[in-house]
Amino acid sequence: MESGRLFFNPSACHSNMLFLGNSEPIFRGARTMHSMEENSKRRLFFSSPDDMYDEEYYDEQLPEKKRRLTSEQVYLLEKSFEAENKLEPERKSHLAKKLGLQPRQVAVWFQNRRARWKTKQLERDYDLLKSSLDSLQSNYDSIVKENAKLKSEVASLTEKLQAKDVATEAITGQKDEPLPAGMVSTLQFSVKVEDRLSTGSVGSAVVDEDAPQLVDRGDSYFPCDEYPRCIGPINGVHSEEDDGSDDGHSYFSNVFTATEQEQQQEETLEWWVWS
DNA sequence: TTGTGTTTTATTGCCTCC
DNA sequence: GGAGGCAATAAAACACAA
Repeated sequence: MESGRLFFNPSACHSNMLFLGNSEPIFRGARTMHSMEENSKRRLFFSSPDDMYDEEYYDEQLPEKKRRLTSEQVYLLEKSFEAENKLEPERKSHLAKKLGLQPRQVAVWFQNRRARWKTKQLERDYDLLKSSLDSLQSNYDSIVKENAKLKSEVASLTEKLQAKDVATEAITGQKDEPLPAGMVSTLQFSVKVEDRLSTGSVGSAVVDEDAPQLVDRGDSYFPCDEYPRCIGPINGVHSEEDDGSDDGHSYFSNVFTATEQEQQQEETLEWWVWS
């Protein structure tokens, strides 16, 4: 690992001025003021903090190079960043002293570290949203399949019903008498189910804007306050297995229950028609 | 060794806040 | 108006395959 060479211009050391690259003073206030007149100066480097005070080193005027921080410096900066990713002036000077760096270098390191953190966070958010999307897509696909299945069930039941009407008419020579109240409601319910499924608005969180959107409040970079419609992560996605509906039933438990009821009613109807 | 892609350090310019 | 933050960018350092 590199030893920490510092980019001090020795002539500026006394005035606490640091020069970099094109030899502009590193701290902000003086940068503009000095940038023009300092442009001709060359940047200097040090193999160790002690070199800063080695006059011969200054005279050598080594070629321009950028030096990396030592692993120890980086380690301490990382630890400090973990504790708090913003840098108040006191902490900046303290860290700078401790690490043998200029406060400006510490500030720049934090700045760049925040930028790296943000990039990573955006990547994580992207992955999260992508898996959420995949999950919702697969939920949607299964809903579409279920819809098709239920539609065909309804069609076959309707067909049976029509056949029975014809048979009844043939035997009794009469048109159908009105169905008993219970049976009417069952058929109406069945139609409702078909409507709901065929319109695609099955109360799904996928398509229903009024449905509560689950949003993870973790330390995601994604600004959910600004984007209230943003979709939560995969673990927040409603699936048929963990949709929070009572006693572990599917989101569509009422539909399936209705289908069972329908079957019972069908048996009753059969009995009613043939008895 | 060299070409190339990535990472790190630092600068610049603009914006916001006090 | 100065200080500090951020985005965009430059450029040196580094990693690594050919």
